[in-house]
Amino acid sequence: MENKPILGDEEEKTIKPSSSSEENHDFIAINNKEENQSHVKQEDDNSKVWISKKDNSTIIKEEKEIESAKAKMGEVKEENERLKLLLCQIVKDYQSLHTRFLDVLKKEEANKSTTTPIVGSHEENNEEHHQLISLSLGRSSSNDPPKKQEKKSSKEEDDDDDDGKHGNDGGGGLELGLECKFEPDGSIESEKNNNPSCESSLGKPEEEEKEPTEVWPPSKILKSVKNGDEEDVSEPMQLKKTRVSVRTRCDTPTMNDGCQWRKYGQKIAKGNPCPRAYYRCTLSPTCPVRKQVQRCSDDMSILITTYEGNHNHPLPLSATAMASTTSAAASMLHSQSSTSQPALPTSLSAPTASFSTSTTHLHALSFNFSQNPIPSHHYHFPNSSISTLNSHPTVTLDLTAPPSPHNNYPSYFSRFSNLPTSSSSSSSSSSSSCLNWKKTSSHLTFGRPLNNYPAIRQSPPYMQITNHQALSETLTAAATKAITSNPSFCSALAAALTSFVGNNGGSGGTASELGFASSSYLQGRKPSSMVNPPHQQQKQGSLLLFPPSNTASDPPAD
DNA sequence: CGCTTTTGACCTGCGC
DNA sequence: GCGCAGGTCAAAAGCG
Repeated sequence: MENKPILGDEEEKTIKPSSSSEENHDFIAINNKEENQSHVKQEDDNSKVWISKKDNSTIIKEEKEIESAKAKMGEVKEENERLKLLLCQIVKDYQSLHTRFLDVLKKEEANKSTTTPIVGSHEENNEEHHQLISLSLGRSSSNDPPKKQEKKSSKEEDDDDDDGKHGNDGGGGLELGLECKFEPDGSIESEKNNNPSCESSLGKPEEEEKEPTEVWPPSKILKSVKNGDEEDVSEPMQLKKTRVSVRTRCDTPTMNDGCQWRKYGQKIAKGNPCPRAYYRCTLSPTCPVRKQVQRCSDDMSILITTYEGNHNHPLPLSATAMASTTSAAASMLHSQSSTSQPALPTSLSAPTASFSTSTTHLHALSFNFSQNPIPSHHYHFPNSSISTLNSHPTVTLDLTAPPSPHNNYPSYFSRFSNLPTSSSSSSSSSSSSCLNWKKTSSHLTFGRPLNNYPAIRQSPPYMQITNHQALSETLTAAATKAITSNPSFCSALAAALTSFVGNNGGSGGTASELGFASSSYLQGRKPSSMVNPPHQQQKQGSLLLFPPSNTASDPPAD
């Protein structure tokens, strides 16, 4: 079904008549068989004699068969129509993306002429990065809707002094919005930032530059985050430190998500005999990102990693996927509170969410990126759930589930299926068990194929697939092999998916566009912890994504 | 020696 | 106000 060729008008026209004539001929042959088995291989003149001997019953049979054939032809025709429609939609979408891409290039050129790049190497590569999604992993943009009232407002006022000290961090430092934007669109979000190179390489580096003396953002920073500043902290969801919980099957104590973490605490959470470990990101001394790692009490093989905050520094390429995953997921919560407001026309930083309930259990996590004039793109993540009942709105990405038995779609993403979990925020068993990519004119869906339309598979960005409609079977096999052989690859793949999402459809997207050239972006202090110590690497599971150029060609299973 | 991990104490938020 | 639980701090220990 998926591999059915999409026929164009001309092809259809040329094929139909021939096929119909062939079928009629076949019917005669069939009748010949029924009439006289010994004359199957007779010449035409002989067959005329057979036809003349036909009785009424055979004629009726023949007519019925013709009718059935016509019906089949009609079905095929309908299928062709649908395929054509799908193709048209894809082409249409491609054209719109291409148009936007050209606009982005123009803007990029304009920005280059007006700004002085600092990180030259990266800026030089920008031309190749058609749509570089900058993960502004720091705070919300000034485009955020006006700040909303919050329960902690009184507390925030008490911390006004801290705002002065940590004003930068207070600017929504822990806001988890996916501030993906087209880098060349500096006018969108980087107007305040005169350093487009930094803007592109990391979320909001100016924040670091503003407060270079600040070391760890202790609780004060969190307070200041809650305080928020007049621009950024505008939503209670953000103020409450949006979290993204990723459930993966991992036998190792922690999964290697590419970042460097330092453990700063451990607690035995109630109801779970497994201790909960608290980690901080050590890639930057000011990075507010923290994560909690805990084993699922029901299934010790499931590792629940909860991310909180956004990186305010460049990320290694291997870490961008997970970072974008969490950001993208959190952006849903971000957008949840702003569903009543239209997406900002000039920015992708405020994707609109497809849910509005306080607690949402989803078969899939949906991301809807809207930007004029491009039709909105709706991203659909299976096995995700959202919970905002507790103080921390949490998006749970469940990457642990086995394939569903009733899944009729062979997919190399079957490992993304759902699984009943003990987590209150996790959805129960879901029919969503297959992760296919489907792209229509207005939707790019991560989930089961809808209807009977063939799912247009798209590759993760690091696979460097540049054609929306084509997916190399080789890569398919490689992905299948990777997933089946390496459970951790599920996480990586999910992360890459989100990177793909962050790339806004990923047309022509490559990992290099999604991530950062790790070494060239690492600035300032580089502690020895930049690289995982050997013992830690041994303990950690492999969640590293494949660098685009060097290792992307190597199947992860290898 | 520098960094990470461990771990008990402390802080904070929340519900009653 | 109190208790509980989650989260964080920081000194000590461990490790390369």
